[in-house]
Amino acid sequence: MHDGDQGAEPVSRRKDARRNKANLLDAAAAVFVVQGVDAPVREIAARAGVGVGTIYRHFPTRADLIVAVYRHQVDACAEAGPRLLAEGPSPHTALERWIDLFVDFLVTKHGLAAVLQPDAGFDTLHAYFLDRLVPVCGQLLDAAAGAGEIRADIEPYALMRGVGNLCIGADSDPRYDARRLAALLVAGLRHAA
Amino acid sequence: MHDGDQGAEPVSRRKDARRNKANLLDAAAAVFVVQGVDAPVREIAARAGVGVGTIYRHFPTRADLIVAVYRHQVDACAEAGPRLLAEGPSPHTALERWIDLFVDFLVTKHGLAAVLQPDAGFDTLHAYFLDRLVPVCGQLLDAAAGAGEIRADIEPYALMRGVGNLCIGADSDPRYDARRLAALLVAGLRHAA
Amino acid sequence: MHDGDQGAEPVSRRKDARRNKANLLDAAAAVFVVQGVDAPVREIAARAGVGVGTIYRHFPTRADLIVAVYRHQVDACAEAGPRLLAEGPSPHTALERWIDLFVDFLVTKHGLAAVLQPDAGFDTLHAYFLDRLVPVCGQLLDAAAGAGEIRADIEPYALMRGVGNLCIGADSDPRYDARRLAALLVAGLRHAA
Amino acid sequence: MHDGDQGAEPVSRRKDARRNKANLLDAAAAVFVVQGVDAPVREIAARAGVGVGTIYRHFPTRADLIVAVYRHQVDACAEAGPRLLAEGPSPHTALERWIDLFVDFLVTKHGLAAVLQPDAGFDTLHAYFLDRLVPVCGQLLDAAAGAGEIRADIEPYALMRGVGNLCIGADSDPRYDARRLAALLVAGLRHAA
DNA sequence: CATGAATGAGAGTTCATTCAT
DNA sequence: GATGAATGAACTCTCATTCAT
Repeated sequence: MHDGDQGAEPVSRRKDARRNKANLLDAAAAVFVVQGVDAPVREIAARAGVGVGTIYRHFPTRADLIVAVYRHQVDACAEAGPRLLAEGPSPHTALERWIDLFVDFLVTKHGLAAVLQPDAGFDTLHAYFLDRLVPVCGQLLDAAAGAGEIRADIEPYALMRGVGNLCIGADSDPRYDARRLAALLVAGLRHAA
Repeated sequence: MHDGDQGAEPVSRRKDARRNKANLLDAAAAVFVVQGVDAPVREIAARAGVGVGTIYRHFPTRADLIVAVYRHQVDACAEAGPRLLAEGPSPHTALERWIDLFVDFLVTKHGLAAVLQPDAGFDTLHAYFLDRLVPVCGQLLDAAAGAGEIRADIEPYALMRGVGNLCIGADSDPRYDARRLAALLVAGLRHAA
Repeated sequence: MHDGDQGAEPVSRRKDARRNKANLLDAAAAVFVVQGVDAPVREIAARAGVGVGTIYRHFPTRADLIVAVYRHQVDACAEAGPRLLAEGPSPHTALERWIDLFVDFLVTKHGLAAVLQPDAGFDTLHAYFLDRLVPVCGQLLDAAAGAGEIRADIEPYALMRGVGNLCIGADSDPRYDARRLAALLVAGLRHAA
Repeated sequence: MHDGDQGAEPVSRRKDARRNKANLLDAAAAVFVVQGVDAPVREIAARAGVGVGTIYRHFPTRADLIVAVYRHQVDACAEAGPRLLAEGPSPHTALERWIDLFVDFLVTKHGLAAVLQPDAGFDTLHAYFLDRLVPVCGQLLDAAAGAGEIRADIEPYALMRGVGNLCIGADSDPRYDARRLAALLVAGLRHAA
């Protein structure tokens, strides 16, 4: 879960460095849960028992850190798309389930949804989400549209952002159930009877 | 708390005080349009030609100010509910139109949607929206449900927040159409075919 | 000595504010003497017994602060030019004496000379010096050239910068006498025998 | 102090070590040209393809590094003194030419002049310049004074520092010609007519 | 010997909020 | 009542220097 290195990046030769990176990711994850992804850099550094410089070395941008922390989960979500499609019973069902997964991910990460906005200063993060998930979402939408289950005029990007938005502030408010609303949104894609 | 200029507040007997308040509201509205509702207090004070202290006197909380600025529009939105219900061909249509109104309101006010969250430190604002709009929304939902057009298991509060969330960041991103997504959400309320 | 307000700026109505600005200038002057004009903002604030914000309010830029602190002395130097010209036995003598004045000013202000450079991030300061002193220097040079005492091909700006440079680090080194060197520079302007 | 690679230092017996050092000097020279002699250590290390630790090993102090980089040129300058004196036509002409050489050296090395100050934290550098050049300058001054061309009361150290100062910030400002001013300074040494 | 990860002091800057006048 | 000066916590980011590997 915690290497966080993208692609073929040379893994550090130093044991402590590697441990540190893992440390960092753990600490950041922990702090993010409590304080949200806007938590002060120092907080995370303190929690990880490292200096702030170390964080900046590994993750020049806050977005880089967030991406690293949640990367595996985003990837898992991306990979789930084709699988759900294969499992059936229908593309629309697959879409429903996949959106559920996405919502779960966002809601359990305190404040993550809020920084998914473009121009919120988290470009790397935004880009990563888009790169990974929009194609998958598009695939699911195409399949469902191709099967005649849903209307064909919705862009995956728009849907992702809509669902993302629905997840903002979804923790900590028992009267608000983001998963439910996301499901309604997906239901709304069906052709009118 | 802090009276918030809500309900039957004794209007100031002094002319200049009233003028000042109006000034303030105009200025705030103008600044909100450009900078969003998070604009620095000083900006608004400067625009109104008053000191920051004056703002704090009239509106102890930023939420109080926002409420005051948009009160008329919220009220108009609230009042539109029954009227649309009376007019429309059907309750569901009325609901669609009303949601449209609400979305328009939120989207045209830069950043307003984002501060509708509970626990965002804008409690007065949140409370006001709830007080005014949730009952109206509930009325529309009940009517539509009573007419057998939609499912009966959605709470007005949840729907309002969902729509509100969908409007976050809706300006400034041409690929994202909040009104469209809100419409899908409402469509999703219909009974499955 | 210490109002530091340029032109017809409305002097603060509040007593404490005025006192504060004076305070600030005194404190800054004191700190500048010890630490040089690059002293940390916090240092100055502490010395003045105010918060850092107060400094930023009054002097958005460090250069603004420096200008304010030394303004009277620059002005005095500027005003001395014509007077010396009127007094002196000859324009060249006036020039010598004036340069002396300038050198004294720079040398007694720890580190001031160094930030006179263009592109050192002290544009306001640089501009102020130029605006005030270059014309005066030009007047003296012209007079001396007109009297046939010196060569006519030296720009006042170049001379000012040269003298300014000569003053860098002139305090704290007993083996280096900036005044002397500046005098040599001026002597070098004379026509070769 | 720290040996600084000065004088008769035992040249490393190991080929790779020597190559490394040469590497370092090349890299530092290249970086100095672009970023000036205050360039971040990391920059130089990266350019040389070594770790920062290696730099610190070879050159404990930044001044040590600068000295090493420019040593040959300083030496060349030192050696030029006697030669120019021998070439004639007069000691004062030799002095002029030699100062020209020195100015050229300083000006073409971005930011070098500024760190020549004593107490700028570049003691090694300052010492090296003094050791090498002050005697040469003294020789030229003595010769010119002996020939009755110039006044006899100027210390070589003072002259060197003056010229050095004149060179500060001389690149990047077309209105300022350090060589010219240095020439004026030297001209000023002549006996008054 | 070389490496480069880690450190952490330190500087700048912003703005909500208070309170003397 | 109105004003706006003052406050200072809070945050980001940089880089010289050390030292484990």
